[in-house]
Amino acid sequence: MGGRDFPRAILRHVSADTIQRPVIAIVGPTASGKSTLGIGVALEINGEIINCDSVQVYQEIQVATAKVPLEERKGVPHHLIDFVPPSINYTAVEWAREAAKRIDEIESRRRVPLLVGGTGFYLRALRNPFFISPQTDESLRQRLNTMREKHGAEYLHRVLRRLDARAAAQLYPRDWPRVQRAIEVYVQTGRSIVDQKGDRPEAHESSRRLRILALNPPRAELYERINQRTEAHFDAGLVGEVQALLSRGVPPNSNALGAHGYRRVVEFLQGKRDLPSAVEQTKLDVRHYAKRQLTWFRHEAGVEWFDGFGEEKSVLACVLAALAVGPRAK
RNA sequence: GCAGGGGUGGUCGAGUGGUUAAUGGCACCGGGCUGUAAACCCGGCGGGUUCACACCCUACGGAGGUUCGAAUCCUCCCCCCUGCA
Repeated sequence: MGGRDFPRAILRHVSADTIQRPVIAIVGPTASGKSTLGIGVALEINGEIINCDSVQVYQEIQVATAKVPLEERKGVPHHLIDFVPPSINYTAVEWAREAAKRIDEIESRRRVPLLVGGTGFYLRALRNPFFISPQTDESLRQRLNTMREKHGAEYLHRVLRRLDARAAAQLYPRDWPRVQRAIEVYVQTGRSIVDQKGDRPEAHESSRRLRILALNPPRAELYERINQRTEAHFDAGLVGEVQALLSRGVPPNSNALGAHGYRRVVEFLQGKRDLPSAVEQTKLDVRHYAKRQLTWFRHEAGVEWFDGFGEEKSVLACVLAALAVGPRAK
């Protein structure tokens, strides 16, 4: 139950380096207090934080992102946060590349890198790099998006079946992001994605020294917190912020405006739903997301779990104790 | 008080005598995830026993009744909504 499924603390394959020069990752569901815990840990161990959240990378969007304001960072440097224009669609691979660089820089200053954020996919891109593939072809992607909007997801799957039947066979027809990706890979490289997936490049050296610490707060309390935080975002002027972003020309279908909170407000402003339903749907979106994050990290290898919220003093204490002793993960 | 409509599983809502533990949506739970990942998709979902085929129990406001058989028909009772008073 709840992810603490490592009864035996089997210490194996743990190098001395992992204990002496760890790269720490603090993960967990949204609203579990990762940022606070991250700052707390950083202060204790001379750390710097690298954001590992796919939405906090964007500039300009603010109220619903849960970015820690500068004045609350207690002097701990934060990297890879607030640095991508909201109309750009940033990717996991780009993040992983940048993160690796920052890790090196931070360590060269004799400080400890602390990856903080809930995007498991980003972390995986760092630990198990994806096969090398060309940069996204935005015009191709745009064309595929248009096709899907016109004819539906299944239509794209049929297109893929003609191009690359093996890839199509492995994907659900409605799973359009992966179907699109498979088409893009085939068109851009002339080879099936299934033949390339195994070609994973060597991971950055530091990922062997990774300590992944995950927060596991009580589910009901987490959900309650999410609901309240969502209300707070709306009270803090979320709608106005979205209006401003749209009028500034940020595309309504950009990644940034697809983030929780933003997406539903865009729909509201487009007249597709009323305000109360935007609020309720956002709460739901975020709760579902939190649950998926839990699922993700539960199945990620080598995760060390901590029950409770990151703001709790006792949790910080447990984390610091664990860092002093060494990994207890399998 | 009279007339009409209605009370279904956590919720909304189908079903109007028989493969009905009861279509479907939502919630909730679980899972997947190789350059969009705060995206996208898949599965489970009354309870109990079983590895499993299977079996048992409890369910459609309440109590009776009709019937081989009822959520569905009849009677009485309770509650809700609308119209008239």
